[in-house]
Amino acid sequence: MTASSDMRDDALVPGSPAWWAARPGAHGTPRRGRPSLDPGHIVKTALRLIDERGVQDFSLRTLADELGSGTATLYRHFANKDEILAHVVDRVLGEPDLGDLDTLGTWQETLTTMGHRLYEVLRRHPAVIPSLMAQIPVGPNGLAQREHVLRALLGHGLPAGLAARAFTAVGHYAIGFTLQQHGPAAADPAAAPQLATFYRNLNPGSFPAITHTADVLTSVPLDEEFHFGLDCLISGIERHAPHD
Amino acid sequence: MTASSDMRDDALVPGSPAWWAARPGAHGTPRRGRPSLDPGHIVKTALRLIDERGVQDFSLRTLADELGSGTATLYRHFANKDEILAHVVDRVLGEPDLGDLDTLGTWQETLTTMGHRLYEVLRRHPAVIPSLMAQIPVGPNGLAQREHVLRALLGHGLPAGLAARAFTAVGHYAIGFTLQQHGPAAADPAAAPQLATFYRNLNPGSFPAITHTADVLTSVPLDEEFHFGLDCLISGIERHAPHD
DNA sequence: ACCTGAACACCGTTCAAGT
DNA sequence: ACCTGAACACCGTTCAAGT
Repeated sequence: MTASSDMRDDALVPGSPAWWAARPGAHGTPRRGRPSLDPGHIVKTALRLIDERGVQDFSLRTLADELGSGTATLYRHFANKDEILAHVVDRVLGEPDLGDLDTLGTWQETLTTMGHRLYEVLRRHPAVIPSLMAQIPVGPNGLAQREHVLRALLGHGLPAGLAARAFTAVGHYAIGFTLQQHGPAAADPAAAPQLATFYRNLNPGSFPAITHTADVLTSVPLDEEFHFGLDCLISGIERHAPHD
Repeated sequence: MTASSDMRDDALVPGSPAWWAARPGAHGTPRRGRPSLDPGHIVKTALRLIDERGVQDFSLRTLADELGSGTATLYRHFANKDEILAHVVDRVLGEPDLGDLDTLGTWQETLTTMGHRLYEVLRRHPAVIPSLMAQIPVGPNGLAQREHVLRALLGHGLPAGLAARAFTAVGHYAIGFTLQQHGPAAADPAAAPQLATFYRNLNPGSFPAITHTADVLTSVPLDEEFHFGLDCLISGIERHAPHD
């Protein structure tokens, strides 16, 4: 069965319409000899280049060069650059295995685990985050992730509306946190920890509150900071859940 | 006094180093006759073009055309395109007046009001959100906003660490929410409300949890949805605050 | 001294010409 | 039939030449 049978006929997919067509391994016999140009290999190479040089410096020209082909060849596998980026995003989202989420004891643990795994993956691929935010991830792995988490939450008795909102909230939190801490300012890789320093170096007369809070902030390790905020968020959801 | 006196001498500003130099109105006598090219006018026009046509279609060429000049002229006022975008972001952040935040009764109200005003502003300028996320907003208005909110929170006795994290969390939430609901998929302006429809049209056999929760989601108005999530978040912060 | 037309080195995308 | 070199219409940025 093809993956497209998972959707009702002509449903318009936000983002690219032919999401599933160019999925890795969908092509026929790979050419023998030099590394073949199946979509999976293209996407894998694209991710590596983005990780190494950043999205800003990622062009179809450099991708084609790395693959030993011309740019026109890429268009035989993907509709355009955005579609390639969308597949890169989906490949990243597929890295953590979320199939074990429903073995956890509580929906709180489910959300905590989802948050941590998402955080780990985004830390590994910070340069991909802007593409992640350019559209809602509706590729196969993005959908599978959403399905696994929602299924676990519903299984623990969380109301459907709350489950959906909790998933979104945790996702936003992890993305927003990672973006500001390891985000595309990572073009200058030393810039990330300097933000607190920048705040602390402002004029205390003009910005007393900013400078004061900056002093406290720098002493907390990033992982702990992420942990704390996630706990906060889940506590808040808990207060809106039934029988508490 | 110039705005730059608010910072200690050579502090490296994340993003562009000469943030304050090109602030609106800083230039001398505007040329008489046709609309002058002071930085404020350039930024205002850039924001209008981005609002009208989206960031994707915003180029220095179109901006220069709209201003009746050449692209090279823009480089006499700003270092590069990113600096122009950073100023556009700061202009947007300056739209809500946050000076009255310390008149509110509780820190919870402070955060709620901040969230709502940020949400309103982002809804008015959804095309600017990607630029907002490209770097931490450290322009004059971004700093003033942070200072006002933190001052109000500290004034209500919130610990400094919690205040800083709460500010960040609410900011992330508003940005993340607005992005997904009114974000750059707004290239297709009908796409935003279709996300829930997309989820609902998936195969219920393959995605039972997604389709089930999608049914619930569509009935809730967006403003209410935003409200609920914000309440959730603030409740969570409340549980980590002292004497509760 | 100040401004900017015209060029430079790219970019995503297309298609006619090759095999 | 399949592939792709070379072109097209852009882009951000620079600078020599104008005033």
